[in-house]
Amino acid sequence: MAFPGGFREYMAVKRRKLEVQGQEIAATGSQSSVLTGLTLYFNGYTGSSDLTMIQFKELVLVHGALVRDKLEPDVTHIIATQMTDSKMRNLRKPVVKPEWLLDSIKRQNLLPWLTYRLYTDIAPSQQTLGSFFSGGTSQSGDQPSSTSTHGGENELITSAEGNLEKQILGTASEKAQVEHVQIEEEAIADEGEGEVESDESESEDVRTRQGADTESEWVKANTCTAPGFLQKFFASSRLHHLSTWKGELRDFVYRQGPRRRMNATTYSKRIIVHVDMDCYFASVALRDRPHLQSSPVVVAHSLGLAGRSTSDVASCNYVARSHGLRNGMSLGRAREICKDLHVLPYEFEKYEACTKALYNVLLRQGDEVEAVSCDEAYVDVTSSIKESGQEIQLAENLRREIFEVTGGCAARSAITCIGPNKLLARMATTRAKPNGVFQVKQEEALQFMEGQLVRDLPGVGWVLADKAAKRNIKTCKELAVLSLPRLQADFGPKTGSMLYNACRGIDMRPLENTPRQSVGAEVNWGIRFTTQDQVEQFIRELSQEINKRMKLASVGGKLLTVKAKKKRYVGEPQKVLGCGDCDNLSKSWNAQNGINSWETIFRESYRLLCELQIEATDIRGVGIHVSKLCSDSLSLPGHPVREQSFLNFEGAAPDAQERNNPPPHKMEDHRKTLDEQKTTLSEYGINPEEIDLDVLKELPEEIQADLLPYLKARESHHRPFQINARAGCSSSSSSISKPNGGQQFDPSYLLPTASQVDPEVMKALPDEIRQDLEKAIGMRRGMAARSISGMRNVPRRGKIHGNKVSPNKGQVQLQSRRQSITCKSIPVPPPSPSLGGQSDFGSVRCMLEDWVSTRLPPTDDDVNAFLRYLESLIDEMELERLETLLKWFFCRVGVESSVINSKGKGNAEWSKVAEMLTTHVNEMVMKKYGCQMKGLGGSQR
DNA sequence: ATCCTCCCCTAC
DNA sequence: TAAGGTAGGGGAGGAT
Ligand SMILES: Nc1ccn([C@H]2C[C@H](O)[C@@H](COP(=O)(O)OP(=O)(O)OP(=O)(O)O)O2)c(=O)n1
Ligand SMILES: [Mg+2]
Ligand SMILES: [Mg+2]
Repeated sequence: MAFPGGFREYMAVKRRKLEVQGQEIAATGSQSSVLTGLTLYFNGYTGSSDLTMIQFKELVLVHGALVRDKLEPDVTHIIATQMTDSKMRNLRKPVVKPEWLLDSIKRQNLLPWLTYRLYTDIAPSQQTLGSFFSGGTSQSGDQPSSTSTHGGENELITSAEGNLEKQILGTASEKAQVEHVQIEEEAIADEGEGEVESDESESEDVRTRQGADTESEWVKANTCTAPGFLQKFFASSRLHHLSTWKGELRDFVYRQGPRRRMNATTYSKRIIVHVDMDCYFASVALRDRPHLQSSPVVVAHSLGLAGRSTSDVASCNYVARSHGLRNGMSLGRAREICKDLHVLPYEFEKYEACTKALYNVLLRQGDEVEAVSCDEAYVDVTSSIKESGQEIQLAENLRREIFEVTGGCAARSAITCIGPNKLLARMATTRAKPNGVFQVKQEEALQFMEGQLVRDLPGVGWVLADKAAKRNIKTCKELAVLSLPRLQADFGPKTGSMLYNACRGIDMRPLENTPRQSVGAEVNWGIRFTTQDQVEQFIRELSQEINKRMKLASVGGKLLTVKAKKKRYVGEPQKVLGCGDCDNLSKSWNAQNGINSWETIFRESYRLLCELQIEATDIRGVGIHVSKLCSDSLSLPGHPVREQSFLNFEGAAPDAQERNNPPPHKMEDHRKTLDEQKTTLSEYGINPEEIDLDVLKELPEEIQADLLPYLKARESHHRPFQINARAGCSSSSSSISKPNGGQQFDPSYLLPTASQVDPEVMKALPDEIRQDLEKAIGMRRGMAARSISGMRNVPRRGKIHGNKVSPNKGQVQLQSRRQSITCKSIPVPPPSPSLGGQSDFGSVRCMLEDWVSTRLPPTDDDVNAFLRYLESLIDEMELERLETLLKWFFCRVGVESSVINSKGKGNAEWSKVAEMLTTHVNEMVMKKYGCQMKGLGGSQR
């Protein structure tokens, strides 16, 4: 088989498309979702005078059901008015009268199909719902499958009818949606029975799959060496989707610019709303499967019925959470905890549509928006609140509007929290869930924070929480006892400052709205190489992927970084095809001339990876990142970095134009990195640290627009939660110049000087905090920072508390991180450009000098090598060297020609070479840069 | 001091 | 069986 599983994949995609179409039809016209989750096949239904077959199909479609033209594996029910016994037995699906659907639609309530069975006398002893439910097959007369570990579910037969109905339909819809798993189960059931004849529904899917159903075959088809792996992986990866969406949202919000011209607002007057959808993926799933609302539900790949599944739970609803389930948990564990769990498939298109709707509301309502994720954002609503007391009302309106635009159900889960800063709004979220609003006012902040766990602070994960716990600190109250210098000594200046402020409810960070600074792609699943060639090929594909993403974002870059994971265990990790416990290595390369082709990315990435010296068989993850970004040279000069989002939002903000057409004096910057662009401020004779806002206001509009990004960058850079100078921007002393009269800001002490603090803010702070602050400000210079830990993180010792990558029990610790000297090494390709293994330009010239000096006719191989070298010079934009070399070559050949001329031979050969080189170089330069080399055309012909 | 490289951590 | 991606803040230690 040329492409194992290829047909299956093709069919799955095709079916999914059909399904989407069906749902779109259902979404138009008068409709309901009462039949959602059903996938129907009409067979033996003859229609009637008042309702033709076609009309009937349309009817059920607009009420949420899916209709198949063939008895495909995902069909949940067959609709028929007549059918022979034997046929019905072979169909192996519930056969139900059309009245079931009509009545259900009429009552707007999905009735139990059991009472509408076509014949009630068929194999009555086996016609049990229990077997239907737990057997992993849709056949009515089935025995519970041996794969079912949940025999207890048969008890459902005795449940109340309504509940039972929900369970059944839930199961049906699981099967309907997770196509390949559905097929898998049918295959298992077939083996167990060894009986039933195939009809058309036993499609090629099953046969194809069965043919490839050895364990190694599956693994082979799903590791990185399989054709199409990257595409398939990214298309299926929830985390990839999450990251991609976030990037697009950020970019979109950035392009919108501030929604409203704000009156300068002071910190203490801000009203920040944090909006976060309740169990997002699960909510969207439940919106279209209302009958499952009160059942425990998770979204995951795979049904996890076979064994202890290592598939991740992306999102679980609150019913499931009450059983102890959590996002990110393995499905196997989830199923152990919660026996009657409903597993629903990912529906990325739906999440995307929902997100779009959500953000349209937020962007319309907010003064400013910071995109956090596809289901979450900070919204500054300060200007919407005219007087205090309106906050809750505003939040409820926001919630209602989100509810409406997201199609009802997903929005039922909007959580809105109000606080004077991001931290408090974010912390309040937990109190607002599920489905509510919660407000924390400034004066309540300290008390509110006191009761919080350090672990629950945003920015505190397992590692930090553990570090704090080692000092016997678990709550914010306990954390607040430690002095700022103490925290900074223990956790570093920024982190210490963040902790100091966060546990007091202080967070001065503005809403972030900046363009991206790096582009990357990585894969840490399914990575199993056997040969170095496979590694090379994979890097080639990943490089093309990076190139694609850079083009999409219209950026170039100058720093290339390769990341790799090297396994630290023997055998296989717990997570199927996962990376397991690894050493993480990285190496980067500075491209002076920018990175401008996927070949460059590939060549250098591969070289870097080789330099990391990991055996192909030990690699468990690979990533490529490009940073030090600059605007794409292909895009308009001065064009801001932007992405071609495929999220289409409503009309652009009024000032979007302004951002996309920067004033002409910035045009020449387009090749500079974002960082370097800072230096261009000197064009205005302004030190970026010393922009006075009052002065700024007086500047011409376009210059203001230009300065804005620098201000933003300055505001948000390196200021974790701490009070910063921005607080004073609207007050009379509105200069944001550096403290200490232009002296260097001491980065070890992130507390502001007294003069930096907005007096208004100081006043607004609770007494304790204010005193604490004043004290800290007063003594900031005298503090000697002594570290408790005092040492650098020892690389990879002991367990890291990530949820993701956990070490395997009983795995043997291998050798240390970097390759030991004695080990056999991975061959490292020479850096490009190189000739005969030499990459140093001087060496290359010497070599060429020798070559030309031989006076022998040049061999094809040598000429080709030389040409390839010139080509790589072009690729790397080493145009000066290219010119130097060519000029030298012509000069040299000319000399040799005259010398050799007298001997008769050689001249023609070298001249031909020179001519050929000229042609090719010109061609390549033209192709890459769209113009000819200066002074090259003239030297020939 | 500040920059650079190679990490680690966090969040969704 | 299953899809553990990514951007960005930040720290340690060496080079400058
Ligand atoms: N480990 C995780 C965490 C989240 N997500 C996805 C699924 C979530 O639905 C979505 C949003 O993440 P949230 O942290 O907001 O979680 P939920 O929205 O699911 O739940 P909550 O109600 O706590 O916000 O991101 C994921 O795939 N894996
Ligand atoms: Mg959420
Ligand atoms: Mg969220």
